Amino acid sequence: MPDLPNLEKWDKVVMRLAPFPSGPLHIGNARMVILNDYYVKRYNGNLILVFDDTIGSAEKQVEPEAFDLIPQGLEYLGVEYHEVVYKSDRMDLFYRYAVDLMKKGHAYVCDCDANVWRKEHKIPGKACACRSLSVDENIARWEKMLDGTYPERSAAVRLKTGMTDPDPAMRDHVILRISETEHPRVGSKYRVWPLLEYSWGIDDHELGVSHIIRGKDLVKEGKIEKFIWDLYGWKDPELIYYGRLKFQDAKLSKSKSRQEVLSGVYSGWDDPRTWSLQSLERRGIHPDAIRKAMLDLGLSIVDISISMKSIYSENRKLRDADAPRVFFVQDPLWVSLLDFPEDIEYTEAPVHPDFPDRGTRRIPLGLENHSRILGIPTKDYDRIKDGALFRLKDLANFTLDKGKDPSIKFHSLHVDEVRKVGGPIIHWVPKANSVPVELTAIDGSTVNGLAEPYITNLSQGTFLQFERVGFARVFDTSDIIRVAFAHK
RNA sequence: GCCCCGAUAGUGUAGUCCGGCCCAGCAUAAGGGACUUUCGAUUCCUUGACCCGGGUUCGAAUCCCGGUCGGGGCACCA
Repeated sequence: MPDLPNLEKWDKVVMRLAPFPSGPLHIGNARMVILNDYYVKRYNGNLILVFDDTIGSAEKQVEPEAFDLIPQGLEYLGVEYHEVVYKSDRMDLFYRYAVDLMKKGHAYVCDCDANVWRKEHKIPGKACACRSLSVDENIARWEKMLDGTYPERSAAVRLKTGMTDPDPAMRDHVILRISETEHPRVGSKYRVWPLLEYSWGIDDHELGVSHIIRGKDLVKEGKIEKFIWDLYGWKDPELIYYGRLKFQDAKLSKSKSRQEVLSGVYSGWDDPRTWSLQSLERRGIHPDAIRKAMLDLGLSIVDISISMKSIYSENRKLRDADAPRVFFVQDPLWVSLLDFPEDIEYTEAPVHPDFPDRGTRRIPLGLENHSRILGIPTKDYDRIKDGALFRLKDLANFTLDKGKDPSIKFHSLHVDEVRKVGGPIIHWVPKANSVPVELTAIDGSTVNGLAEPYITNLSQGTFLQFERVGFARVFDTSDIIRVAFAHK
């Protein structure tokens, strides 16, 4: 990663995380979070968590749970912040500066209709009458905004960024407006709320922020902030933008997630479909896998589209060595074991093939009505030809009989026999003693299956590998064992 | 319509500021081999890129101009 610009200008690197609390942080927010945390740690700086909980809009609403869900996600990612600030606690500050700006003639209260203003003033670049109001008239109007004389949308404070700016986006932007929506933290204490670019123009200075790393969707906001800093002659923080990050294999929608969680369609904020940090934690994604993948993207301002595979690949590197192996059969097809030596009542399979010292898992063959019945994956049953030789991994070699009562006939013990003919080696579970397991897939669906008895030795939180199926994490053992699929 | 930004293999990224060490490095993906009682890990090999056109220069991925394509902004959202 490159150095941060103009370090010599600042005594200390101070950065901030500014999530809008509408839900938990998800994988799409991870970049912003990790980039900021990375640089703060690199320069031994300060990181401020600022809940950007201004009133929002009908589409963007503050979700009270987010005040807990966000720190939870940060803790998981190993992000260290040194201070927590709520925008909604700083309204007096924003009001004070608003009045100051009006007194200095830099802002005015505009009572034009928003649509009219856009068509007749912004687009042609012509000032409205409100722009030339006296200071006293502006203050009088401001009081009317505060005391409720003006209904919602009938007046707003505009900053005089200039009506002739070639960029229409920069023409006298609104910086404060009226909203009577009740706020989850401060209720109806305030009816005038600042907009992002204004509140940050003030706060990045007030909080002593030295470097701002944010998505490039905020460059216009950055320009307005800079306008404010220049107005006051403040030292301007360094603005760094990165491009939009899309995941080819994950559809991210906070508003949809919120809706589905609240209505109960999703199992909760940790449902895999939310792609929340919580959901990734539940699946056993190591935070450093996310961190590594995000840092690998660098700071480019170009929009990029990556695959979750890069995170999964990092996760495998981080966790494969610790993941015990377990047999799990999702859709067992039961077969009788024929001609198998009766004195062999169980088999031993390595807990981890690369680390023999970790011992073995004992898989009893068990008896069901005096016979031995084993479950194999239906997919493998379909694939293996009638009469073909194959191997049950860590047990023995068999030939398959696809009669009306399917059975497998013992052939030989040693793996070489099946190797010679290139027969498949598949996993299996005994009918007796196996344990029901509910597996949550990435698409949120749950599938039921059976795992070998060894799984009961694994505590909640264990990251394991279902052989030939994929990696998963045990997230609940309270009733039935429940496991969340991580990746192949 | 107006404004801003960007363009290196399938996907990302390094290099671009201060032109030669880049016939372009790395990761991931894909394909193949070895190893392994997993479709995991490990290991070896292969595939594959400087948007286009001009210019400057002994020399350009790097500098300049034009074009093309892509993204974003123009909200009383964040």
